[in-house]
Amino acid sequence: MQERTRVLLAEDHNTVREGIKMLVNAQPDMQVVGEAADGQTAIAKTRELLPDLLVMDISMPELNGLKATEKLRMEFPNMKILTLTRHTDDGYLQQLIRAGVNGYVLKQSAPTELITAIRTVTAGKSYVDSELTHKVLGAFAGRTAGPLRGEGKAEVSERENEVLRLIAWGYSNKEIATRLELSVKTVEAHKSNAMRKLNMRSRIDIVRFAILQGWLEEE
Amino acid sequence: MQERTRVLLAEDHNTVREGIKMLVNAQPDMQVVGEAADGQTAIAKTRELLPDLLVMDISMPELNGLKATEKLRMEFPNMKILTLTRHTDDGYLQQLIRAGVNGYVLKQSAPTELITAIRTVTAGKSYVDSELTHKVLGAFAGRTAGPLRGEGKAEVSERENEVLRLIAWGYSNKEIATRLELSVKTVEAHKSNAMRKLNMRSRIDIVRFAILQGWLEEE
DNA sequence: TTTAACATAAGGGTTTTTCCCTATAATGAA
DNA sequence: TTCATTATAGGGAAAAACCCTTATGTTAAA
Repeated sequence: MQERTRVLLAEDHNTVREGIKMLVNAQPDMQVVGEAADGQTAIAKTRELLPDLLVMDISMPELNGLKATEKLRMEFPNMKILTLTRHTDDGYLQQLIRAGVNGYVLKQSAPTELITAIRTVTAGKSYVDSELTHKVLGAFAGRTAGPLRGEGKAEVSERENEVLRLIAWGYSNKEIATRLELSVKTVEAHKSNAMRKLNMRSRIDIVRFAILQGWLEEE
Repeated sequence: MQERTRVLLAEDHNTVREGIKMLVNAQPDMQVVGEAADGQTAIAKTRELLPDLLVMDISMPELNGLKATEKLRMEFPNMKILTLTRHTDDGYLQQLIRAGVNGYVLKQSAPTELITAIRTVTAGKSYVDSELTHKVLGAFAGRTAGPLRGEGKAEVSERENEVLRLIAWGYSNKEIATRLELSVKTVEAHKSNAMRKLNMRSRIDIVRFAILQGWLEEE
């Protein structure tokens, strides 16, 4: 008889968490062994419980899912990480894949989607929500020399990050230039370089990215 | 012997909440009788515990402090509400005062500030963090025919709200115009009217306002 | 050491935004 | 009915942002 897959559930929304827990525990081959309501707790519980798989919401207080993933991936290379999100943006997906998640499930998908994802990922494969597979395939088929997909080199520099953050906060290029003591032209350059790297097209993408990063919470 | 002031503490940050709890419980004339980590729970606990005073963080998951205040003010006109925040913006303050809070304390202030605030508010007076009193006085002394301070009539219309929200999300005027099927000129008009009403000067103000409104969380 | 990436900066040209007015039709309150 | 507000939209000028290209000194990697 096989062992049940031990699942740690990190999700800040209590009702959602309860729902997933019941769903998972209703399966014969998996069980929720721990819960966390924020990224920091997720890390602590992972160290304590060493689960087989972590189901994690991307947007959580304390430490968002992306950052938590980055930390955990280093420390626990064998643990599977499945991210839950509401965003269908491919920029997110790319970031998460780079950070080393094993799967990506949309909150708005059917509950069976998550269960399937857990089984797939446990079996050692990657899983992308069926709603998004076409995007992944599109990206694969499309640009053969696109900006991303190089070797994972599409990291934004610190300066670029700083500029993006300020843009998300609504500062104008001029204000950013003053604040960082740069010329407006330089700010523009950082901005467009960062946007190119992250495959962003407009300010909305920057705002969404910022939210994902947890930048727009408190100062 | 007087009764202790019964305090309900709503703050999503666990460490902060613990700190405040210890501080309050260390006072002879007050005690924490309940805690909540989000706005929804704050409302539920208020109904359950009927505290004398609610100390509430403005930015909380589920239901932000401003909205929670609006709900609670209707239901419990006698309960005192003290808001905790990190923002020194006077736009926030105005909104909260309109929503009916009794006091406004900055997180970055000394712990004694909060204790003083609790005592002041319990005594039936209003309290504004000493860091901000000059702003309040300034507003009082200044513009005698300013846009706000009318009779509380500075409400933004729904259309204006819609436009503000989209701006905070990073949409350009043009994109908003397309999306709402308006001319760019109309969008501009709504935007500037709303900004005038809310006393905003730049896009940063819009973003901060949006965060306060809880607009920029998920989708 | 050559190469690559980064931070910095600027020029030129196009598009967008912003600011300040004006204007009209609809609605609702005084 | 008059007055205020709202939603709508245009004109025109100035400012800001955007796009594309080029360039230099620095640092880190091959």
